[in-house]
This record gives sequence, structure tokens and C-alpha cells, in this order.
Amino acid sequence: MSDELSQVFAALADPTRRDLVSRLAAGDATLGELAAAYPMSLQAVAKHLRVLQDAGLITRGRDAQRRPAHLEAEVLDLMTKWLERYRRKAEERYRRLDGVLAELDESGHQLPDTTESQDPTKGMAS
Amino acid sequence: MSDELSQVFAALADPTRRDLVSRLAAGDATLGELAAAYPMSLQAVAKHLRVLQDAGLITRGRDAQRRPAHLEAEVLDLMTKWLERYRRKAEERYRRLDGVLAELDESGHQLPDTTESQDPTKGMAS
DNA sequence: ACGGTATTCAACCAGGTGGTTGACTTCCAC
DNA sequence: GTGGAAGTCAACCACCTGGTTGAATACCGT
Repeated sequence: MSDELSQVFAALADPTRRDLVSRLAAGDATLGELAAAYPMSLQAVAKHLRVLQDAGLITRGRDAQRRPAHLEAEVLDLMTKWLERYRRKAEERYRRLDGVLAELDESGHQLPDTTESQDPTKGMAS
Repeated sequence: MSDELSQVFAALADPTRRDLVSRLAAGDATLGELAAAYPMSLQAVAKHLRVLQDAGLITRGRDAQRRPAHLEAEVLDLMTKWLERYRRKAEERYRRLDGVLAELDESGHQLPDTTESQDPTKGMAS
């Protein structure tokens, strides 16, 4: 699954992890502080932080034996951009009812189009 | 994992599924048309469509034995809103260096704050 | 009515995920 | 230097996921 976007989406596909992000948006916090808020072991929360870190959503500092977690906003940008691209396309298609004409035209040629004959699992939907 | 946002994020945490979304953003398509583009069985693509459908990202029509898939933009809104909320908070914290003052102040009270004493796994990060 | 096309259903499998517990390492404070 | 606090490492478990194949269903065109 290794690619960047997949990792970020996967990281946020968990309520606990989204809640961690929401807390960190308010300010940095240590594992202990965070873990206290959840009905699970501290190690489990540590694993969640690890996932967020691998996805580039947080970084962890060092203050003696504390390792405060810090939210990084940049990666959220990445996702937002991806979403916006397709959200807008879909909305346009929805608004413009005359789009049906284009679609009727499109049903003429079986194989969708040109310029995309290589394996789509590589370099998909950038 | 059942909650709505988790399902949507999880659905997009797969390159094949993101690619499907990107294709559907350009126009509705049937399973057969879509499956032709991927190096996997048609049934596998059908499963992916199922996941997208369960997440509310697509709906499927009926045209005789065809079941054209149609992208729904609304759910993308949901995600965008969630992302924007925290992206903005994080960016603000980043821009305003004077934020350190607030954080120093914050380190005064151990338990973060009021109004959230119940189990955080329920109703997390709305 | 038949054959082909479009899709779904079901069983199975390898590998990943979210959680547990127990032991270990680090570092401060006294 | 010892004790306790903060964090990490490792093994283990139940369940979910992404893929496979094979068979079944539904519908159109001739």
C-alpha cells in the first residue's frame, strides 16, 4: 500500500487516530498525556502515533524522556488537493445538465480513449 | 470501524479505488468498462466498487444488465470539511509564533480541559 | 428458446491491522 | 546509584482486506 496518499488516508481511517489529530491540532502533547484519554493500553496509543508518524502527519520531538508529538499540516494539504480536484469535477458534471450530451457522445467508442495504455496501478490518480 | 468518516477514508486508502474515483469523475461507467483498465480480475474490481458504494462515494444505476457506477460528490465534502478544520488550526498554530505563550499557559493544567469527560471513542472529532 | 454478455455470490488464502500483555531501555530526581 | 516515570520492543491473537477461482444469476438479441 506504500504510496504516500494511501498511507495518509489509511492513517485517518480510524476514529482514534482522527481524535489524536484533533487533539494535536490544539497543541503538542506527550504519549502519556494522550494515552490517558483513551480506553486502551498506552502501547496501543503508541502504535497509533507510529502510524500517524509514518504517514507524515506528526513528528515527535525530544524533551528528556518525553517525546512530544507535533501535528504537521502539510500532508493534510496533499489530501485536500486530491479531494478538491475530483470534488470539483464531480460537482461540475452534476450542475451542468447538458453534460448528458457529452456522455451520449462518449458511448460511441468502446475503449474509453487514448493516452492511458500502461498499467494503471502505477502512477494512478497522482 | 463502521462510522461514516472512517469508511470514506478507508475507501480512499487504496490506489485502485482512488483511480476508480478519478475515472468516474470524468463520467459514469460500467463494471466491465472499468475492470478492463486494471490488471486484476473483474470480481476484484467489483469488490472495490462495493467498498466505494458502502462508503457512499458512488451509487449504481440500472440499464438492463448494466449497473453503471456514478460518483457522488457530497461525501467528498464531508472529508474536505474535516480536513479543513484541522488543517487551518495547525497552520494557525504554525504561523503565530506567539502561540508558544498559549502553550506555556496550557502546561499549567494537567487534564486538558472541560466538556469532554466521556469516552472519546464515542463521538470523536465529529 | 439459446447463447452470450454483464454482474453477482461464495469459498478460500496470504498478509495486514488493532488490540493485548510482559519485559526492556532511558532518563530524571532525590 | 536507585526508584520510578516515560517510552519502546516483541510476541501473540482475532479479525479485516485485497486478491484469487468457480459457479450462479439476469438480461438482451437473434
